Amino acid sequence: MLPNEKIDGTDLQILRILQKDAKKTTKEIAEMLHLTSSPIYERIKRLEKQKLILKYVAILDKKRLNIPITVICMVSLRYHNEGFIDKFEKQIKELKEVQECYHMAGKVDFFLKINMESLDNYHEFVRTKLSRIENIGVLESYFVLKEIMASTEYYI
Amino acid sequence: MLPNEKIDGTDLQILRILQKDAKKTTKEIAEMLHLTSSPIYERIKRLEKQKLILKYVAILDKKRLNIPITVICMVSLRYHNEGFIDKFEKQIKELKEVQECYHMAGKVDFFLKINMESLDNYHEFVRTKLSRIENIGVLESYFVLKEIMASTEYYI
DNA sequence: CATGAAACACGCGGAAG
DNA sequence: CTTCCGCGTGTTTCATG
Repeated sequence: MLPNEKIDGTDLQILRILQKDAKKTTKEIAEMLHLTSSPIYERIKRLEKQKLILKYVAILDKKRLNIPITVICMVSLRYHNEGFIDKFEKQIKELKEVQECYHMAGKVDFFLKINMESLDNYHEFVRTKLSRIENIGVLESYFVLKEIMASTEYYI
Repeated sequence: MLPNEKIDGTDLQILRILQKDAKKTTKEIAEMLHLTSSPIYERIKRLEKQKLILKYVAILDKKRLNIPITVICMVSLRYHNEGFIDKFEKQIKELKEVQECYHMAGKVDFFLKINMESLDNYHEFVRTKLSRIENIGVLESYFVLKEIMASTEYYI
C-alpha cells in the first residue's frame, strides 16, 4: 500500500500547515520554514501527486446552515453474508443526510453520522428512509449534545 | 444564534462547490453559475465574514501517513457533576491522538474518534493516557474495519 | 458587473550542497 | 543527483468606480 515515498520533515511541516489552513500561500509557508517559495511549491505539487494531499475543502458552519442536530447511529444487520453487507453499504451511500459511515468490528456492524435540521426531520428520516433498508437488525440513535472537538486534522 | 442572514440560492451553490473543492477559482465558479467573477468574489468574502465558511483545509490520506487504525471509543463517566464533565473535556482536548469528541445524550457520555499507527500504539495510548483520566466509568473501543463514507460535506 | 494594479502561482535554467 | 534559488510569464485576487 505505501512504499514510504520519502516524506521528510519539511514535507510534514507543510502538511501540518495545510491541514490547518489551506489558504496559506507558498510565500507564507516559505517564510515559516525559512525557505523560498519554489521548493515549497514543488513539494506541495509532489504531495498532491503522491495523493498524500487528497483534496482541499471549505469547512462550513452547520448551525448557521440550519442543520444543528447531529446523530450517531449504530446499526447491526440481521444477516452478514457478503451480499447483504455490500447491499447495505450501497443503500447507505444514497442517503445524502449520512455524512460518515464506518463498517465496524464487533457486535455493532455500522456507525453512521447523520446531520439534521430538527428532531422531527430525524424522525421522518428514520421512518421513511433508514428503517426501510432491509436487513437492519438493531438501530440505536445517540444524539450529540455538544461538539467538544471536531477536527479534520491528523496528529502528524 | 442565526438571524438567517439572507443566504440565497446562489450562495448555497457556491457553498456546495467550495465544500467539495476549495481550490476552485472565482472564475471557474462564475462559469458554472453563469455569472462573472466579481459577484462570486464578493459573495465568498461575505460568506467568510458571516462565518458560514469557517476555514479552508487540506484533507490528507491517513493510510499514506501511516495512521491506518481508526477507533471509535465510547466513554461513560462515573460522576456527572458540572465540574467533572468540564474537567474531562479539558483533559481530552490535550490528547493529540483524539480527532473528534462529542458529548452525547443517553447512557454513553462521550464518543471519541482516535487515529493510530497500530493496535500496539492504541494499547499503549489507552494504558498510559486515556485510562489515566480520572472519573472514567466505562470505556468501550470499536475498531473501524472500513470507511464506507467519510465526508466533510453537509447536504445543503 | 467591469477595470486595473498588486500579489500570487507556476515553470525553468542555474547554483549549491 | 537531489534540493533550493531567482527570475519571467500568465492567472488570480482584490479595491475602486
